Amino acid sequence: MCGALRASDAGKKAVLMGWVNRRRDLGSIIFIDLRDRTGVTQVVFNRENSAAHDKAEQLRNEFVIAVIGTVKLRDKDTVNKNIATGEVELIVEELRILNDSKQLPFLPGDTVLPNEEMRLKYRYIDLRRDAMQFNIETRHKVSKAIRDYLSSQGFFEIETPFMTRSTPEGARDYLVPSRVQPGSFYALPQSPQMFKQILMISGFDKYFQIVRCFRDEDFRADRQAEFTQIDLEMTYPRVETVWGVVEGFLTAAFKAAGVDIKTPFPRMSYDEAIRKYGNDKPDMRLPAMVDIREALTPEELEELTTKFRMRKEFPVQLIRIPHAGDISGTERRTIGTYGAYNHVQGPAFVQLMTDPKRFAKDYAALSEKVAAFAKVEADDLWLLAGAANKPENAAVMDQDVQHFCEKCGFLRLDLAQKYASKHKAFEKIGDVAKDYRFLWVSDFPMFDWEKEEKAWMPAHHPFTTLHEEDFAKLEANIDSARDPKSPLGEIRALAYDVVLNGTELGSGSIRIHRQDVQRKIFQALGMSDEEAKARFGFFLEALEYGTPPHGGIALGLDRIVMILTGAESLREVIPFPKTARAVDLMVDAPSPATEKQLKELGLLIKKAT
RNA sequence: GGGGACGUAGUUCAGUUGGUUAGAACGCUGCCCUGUCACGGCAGAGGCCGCGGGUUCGAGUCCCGUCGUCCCCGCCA
Repeated sequence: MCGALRASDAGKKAVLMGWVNRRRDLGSIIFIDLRDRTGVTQVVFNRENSAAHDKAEQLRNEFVIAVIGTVKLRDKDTVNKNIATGEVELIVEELRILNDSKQLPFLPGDTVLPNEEMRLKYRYIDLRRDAMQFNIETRHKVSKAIRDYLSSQGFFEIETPFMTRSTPEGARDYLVPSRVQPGSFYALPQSPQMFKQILMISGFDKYFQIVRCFRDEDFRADRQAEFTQIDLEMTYPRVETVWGVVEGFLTAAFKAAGVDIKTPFPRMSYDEAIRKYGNDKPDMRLPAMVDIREALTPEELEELTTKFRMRKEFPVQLIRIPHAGDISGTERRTIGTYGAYNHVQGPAFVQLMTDPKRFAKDYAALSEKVAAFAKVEADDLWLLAGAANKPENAAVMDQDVQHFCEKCGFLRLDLAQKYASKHKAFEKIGDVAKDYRFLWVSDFPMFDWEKEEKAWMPAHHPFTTLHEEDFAKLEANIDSARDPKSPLGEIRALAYDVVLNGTELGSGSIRIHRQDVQRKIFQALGMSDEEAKARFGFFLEALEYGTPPHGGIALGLDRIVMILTGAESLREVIPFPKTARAVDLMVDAPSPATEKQLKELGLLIKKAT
């Protein structure tokens, strides 16, 4: 292989096959960098071998060739330290051109990348690039390590159907029309949720699957129409049992990629995550926000909130960007301008104090106290965010503390992005403990209030169980599905997320295994028996036949590999990804169906007007 | 559904307050070159300035629309 030859191979005969990565034609001597998956070797055509040399003059970029020759140790001054095979070269005796190539839209060996549209259209060329080969290799190693680990722990990998029916995941389904039953559709699974629970009922007490899932929503850098999950489920687990399994296979997966992570991961409640980070998937590489109210006397708080027109019954969050250094006055004034950043949009119900220098001048004692309380360091950039005190604006006054914290959390992230080159928290430094900040977030709310539906909906999915001590609260408020003020919002689920560097890697829960509890949840959701039966009848029936307690989790394989390879988007770690509009630019999918296909399926296309 | 960025040789980009023949680098073609490794030198080919409309004496540049790509909000456990 092109990456295999070493100094110890000198003198041996060798056959290499690969692509012409680059040619350097010096007249009587021609150098070709020959490339395959394993690397690059320099092959040499001398004039002495005129047959091979003459043929080599025809070689162009990305021709596929075979060369037979002798491995030669390079002279000391011609060694190339940049490549693994740099100590040797192959002196060619015979050249065979296995295939030519017309001019390519871009070259795998190019130093500048073409834009993504081009890369996706000619994905087969893009995938030849070193970086993509590395990403796909890492992906293979990671999934193999996970398979091996889970198998060693007694898990069976079991396949579940792709052509199935809608599951209660909340996202839009991709539908597949049935030919034999016109008018009926299969749904592609958003996750194998109900099947894996059925497998628990079926006695396969430890299941996993590395499985494709499909969601028809809008896409982002970290969201694709089809993506791969490491899905698992087990019987009789406590929350910690599931966490242990996940920590185990992640350790194996990261080790396969050369990273030794430490377990157990830190833990945090959903409540704390929102309060301190304004986010349910906190990026622990950045400092938490600090509510500075408790550092102040009531008089000081009054003074501060009056001065900056903040509401004192809301947190006053100190947001700190480490080592941002001095920034200009203009920058300080525009720092909280809405729309200036990616995340923060909408009405300004966050009131900012963005000029700590001036604050220190006007209120020296107060400023010092606040900075000390939040452990601000000398070259940190910091600002205070409070809830805007504008009684004339009802929309602003209507917001709750959680919403306020989330806005602050967005601001925290936007600022961190803006000053990334200064604090360098997003750059990998080779210190595993700082490069990979894992976190378990638990005790998610059981129900979310959905404004559009004007009802409480499951925050996770309706098969998630709740904290035992919150059971009374559920029973007391079981008929308040349409009351936005209902204490249903306070009920905590036995649900958890695993988070890495601000990315949600996976989400899971302990499930409901008793039919009576399940019925109560549906009742609390305002769902009638008939409706529940129509949607999940088969599943509810299965629950009645001796269902063991069970729970599990699913993690995004693509996201894991993305973070491990340092990729900026999922598209870098998925061989054939789709664009933000869910188009595959290489095969040009989706595409219209033919009249014949539509007729067979009993479908009529309503023309867009 | 909404906000933002972008679209100019094969590719990556530059193109000034609207002004003559739209440039560079890499790639491509030909020639020269025996130690290069992002080889070098000389010569050359290559453009519906995304598409459609408008303003103007004149549009790559200004305006409107449209298509496409990317990032974000909403949405998505």
